[in-house]
Amino acid sequence: MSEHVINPNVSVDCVVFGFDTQSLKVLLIEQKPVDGKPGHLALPGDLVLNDESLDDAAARVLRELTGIEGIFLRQFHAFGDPNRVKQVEDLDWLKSYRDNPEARVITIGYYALVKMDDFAPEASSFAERVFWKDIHEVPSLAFDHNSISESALVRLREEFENRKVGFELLPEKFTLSQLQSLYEAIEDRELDKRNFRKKVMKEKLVVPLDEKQTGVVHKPARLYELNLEVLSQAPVPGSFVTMKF
Amino acid sequence: MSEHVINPNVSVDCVVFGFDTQSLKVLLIEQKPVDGKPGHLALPGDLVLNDESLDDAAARVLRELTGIEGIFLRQFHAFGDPNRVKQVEDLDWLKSYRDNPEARVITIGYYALVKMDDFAPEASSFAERVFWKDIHEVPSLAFDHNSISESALVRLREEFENRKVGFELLPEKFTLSQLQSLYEAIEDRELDKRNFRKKVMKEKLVVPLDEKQTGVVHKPARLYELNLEVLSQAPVPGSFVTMKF
DNA sequence: ACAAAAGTGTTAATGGTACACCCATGA
DNA sequence: TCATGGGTGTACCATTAACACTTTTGT
Repeated sequence: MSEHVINPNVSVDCVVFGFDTQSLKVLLIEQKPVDGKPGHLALPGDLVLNDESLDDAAARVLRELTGIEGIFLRQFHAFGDPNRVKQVEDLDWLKSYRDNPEARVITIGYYALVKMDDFAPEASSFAERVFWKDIHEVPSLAFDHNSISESALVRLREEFENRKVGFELLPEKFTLSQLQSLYEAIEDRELDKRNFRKKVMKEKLVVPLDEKQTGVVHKPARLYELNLEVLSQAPVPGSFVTMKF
Repeated sequence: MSEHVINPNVSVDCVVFGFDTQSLKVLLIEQKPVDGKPGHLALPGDLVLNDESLDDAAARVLRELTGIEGIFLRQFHAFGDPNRVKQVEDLDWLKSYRDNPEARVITIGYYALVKMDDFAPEASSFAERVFWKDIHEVPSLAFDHNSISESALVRLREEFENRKVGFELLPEKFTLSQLQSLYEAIEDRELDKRNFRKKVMKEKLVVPLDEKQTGVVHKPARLYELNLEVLSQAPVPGSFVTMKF
């Protein structure tokens, strides 16, 4: 029955989104040069080892290539086109870095959200360079990594709407404007300030603190912290699921 | 770098939900007996061949085991625990049917929704028997297939709420009560008849026909058909996303 | 005094929920 | 005539969306 099965390899690719209080960026690597030719840009990703789970593989690969660790990676889709690693532009790199450069590779996509300030990615392993790129300016990437990152963004937005992800991006104490910027960056639309605040308050999503911004050149904003009780609840119809602001 | 990679195999598993105008059922197989011992119950699934996409593999495997074809299978999650096929109860079967029974297998889960009446599943290949089982009464299954099917059901409900799936289940012409039963079966809750009808009409989700049921022992219901234009639109905030009936 | 962002309420329209009775048919 | 599911409307409440001016601080 399985005479055609020649053990496809499995990899993981990580789409790490970073938030810098204004916009969303995605973490890319530049592959090490091969035979003097500069490497391509790509998502951090590599093969899964035999004794590790997919989740563990994603965490390890991200750490090995970029130094980033301790973040929550969420699996979102498997990409298995038989030709996804068969493009000629990618062959040189595969020949240098893979035992079976011709082998089919099925990849499992993971995405994550982080505060950019909390991480100073450092390239290692086969990454020559690691850098953040605005999601509106993602260049051409190796393999099928452009479709993987687009697909991750779609999924991120869906899960953000259901409050399954996103609040990692806030500092411990934040202003309501910062919270609004988070929504606006991820959902890529503008929201009404008054309606936004009203809804956040009614939801009891945040707790006001007796503390204000300092050192700003305008009226200092009150600081808030997340109300973890409300956040940990599954989204309820009529609460954040329908939150349109 | 990859000395620990020994080519994990990749499979697909299909969670096919069937709707019989009342309840949701899931399609299971009984594996062929091995050494006279009866096979286990399982989801239809098998290894991916080297030259086929994951989607193609899911369609092929389902056809080979159950005869069902031409349905829309939707990928929902990859399951990659290194020990997911290492339970002793599953070993005999693996030894008989796999070239590398000890090999790690990563599986990609697919789910589908069908009208049960449209299909008469027939067991073949290593399936001894194929049958439908109510989702509230799923027995103990081989490997990690119980968690795969639970996970599929969660995902089915999410995607149904976003109108991404589900309308395949209706006959071409249907009554509003049938539509309501579909919602009630998938969402596993009761809906108010008047509110349901009001909302369906406002959404223009269905088009009334000049035709009625015949041969029923009560007032015959008007028949409707789907309004494909509305359905093909992405769900819009304020339309079906918030549809709670 | 100016620039810059913070903060604050009302109104109108829409949508959600709860609820009970008559109708048409076949047996 | 009975049993069965089909079919209909209203009232109350919650949510959404649109919209503009005053406040506080640092320079």
